[in-house]
Amino acid sequence: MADTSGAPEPSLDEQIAAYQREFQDLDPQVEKVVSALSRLNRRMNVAYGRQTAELGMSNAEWEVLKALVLAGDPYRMGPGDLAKRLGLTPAAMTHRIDRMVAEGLVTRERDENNRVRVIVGITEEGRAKWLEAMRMATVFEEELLQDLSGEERHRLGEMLTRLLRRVEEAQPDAGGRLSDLD
Amino acid sequence: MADTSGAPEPSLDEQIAAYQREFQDLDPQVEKVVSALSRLNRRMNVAYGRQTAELGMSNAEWEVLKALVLAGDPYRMGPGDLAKRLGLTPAAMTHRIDRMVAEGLVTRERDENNRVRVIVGITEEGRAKWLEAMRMATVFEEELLQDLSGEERHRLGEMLTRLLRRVEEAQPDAGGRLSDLD
DNA sequence: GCTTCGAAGTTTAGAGTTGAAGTCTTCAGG
DNA sequence: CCTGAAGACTTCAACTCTAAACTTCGAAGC
Repeated sequence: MADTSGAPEPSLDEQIAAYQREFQDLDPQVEKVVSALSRLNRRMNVAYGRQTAELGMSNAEWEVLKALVLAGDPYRMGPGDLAKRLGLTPAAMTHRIDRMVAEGLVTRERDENNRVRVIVGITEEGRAKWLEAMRMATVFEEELLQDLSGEERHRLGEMLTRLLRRVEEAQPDAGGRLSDLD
Repeated sequence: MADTSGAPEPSLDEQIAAYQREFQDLDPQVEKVVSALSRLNRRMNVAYGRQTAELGMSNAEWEVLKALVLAGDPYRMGPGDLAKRLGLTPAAMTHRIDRMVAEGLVTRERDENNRVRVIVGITEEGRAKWLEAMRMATVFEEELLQDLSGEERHRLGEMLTRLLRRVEEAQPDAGGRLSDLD
């Protein structure tokens, strides 16, 4: 447990001032956007982590449930596809599924038609926990954005998707790893 | 045999449609902002990871160097403070410093005045690598924002800091964990 | 001075991940 | 059939992080 007491994180502006002090050719406006994005994301993950912990699971497990639900109708996927979707190795997926089967969140069976394949499905309990996590997440997200008008939300979403498009075409390979399935 | 390889990540809009299909009371505008933020951050970390790898280090090591440089003049900190700043446990910090000392990026010495304390400092090589990483990072960040006008950058930064302020007051405890020092 | 307490780091055990090697199944030739 | 190659997952060893126990030093009290 990281002891967060003391040594307060510098404010965004303090930090940007420090960057400018040590690295002259830095555009403070760019840095402000990038640093705010990074910090915001960190805080969001902390919030999600607390919520999933309340349901007795981890963010990692939540992401598997998300992938299965979002996959749609049969709500089943192979470990390999899940691994690609979450950006981790098949080995990690094997272990993660082991744990989740033990906890009753998902099922694992062999495909009858092709006995090499394995199929992971979501259980009733898994779906219920996903739903509850979604409820908590949307409450948090609405609070997060409460200071922005409808018009502002629209503009913010539009700008972010523009940035996303730009970086996605610069990184065509999905570049998995560091997951954080959204 | 549908070549399922790739299992391409669904586009943002596809994913939001999936969310709406499975969870009716969801505000698509909110979800768009949140998901774009999350994806953007993931892509940024991938980009930084490639750059630091080019310099023969990891993002984790880069973050230690950042903390030391941003700390200012003597460019030294104790492992405990570093750990707080990066949001990890003192134990993890001990190991990380071990590796970085072995790689010649930082130094570790005992404080003369108080022999319980340890002081971590940055080496010439460490500073040089930090500088080179900063150069690469700023090039990437400028490319990322190239589609936004100065006015748009300003508005984006302002909105993000507003969100950040909101979440920071909801999570007064710095909430370390999941570091990603910005 | 001696003892006790608190602070700062390190060590240890356990969870989760990666990359590489291994297993099992399917499919295409020969 | 039998063999070899490819695919899908699992197993194994090494690594990094967390939580908790431990060590050491410094500061008070008595």
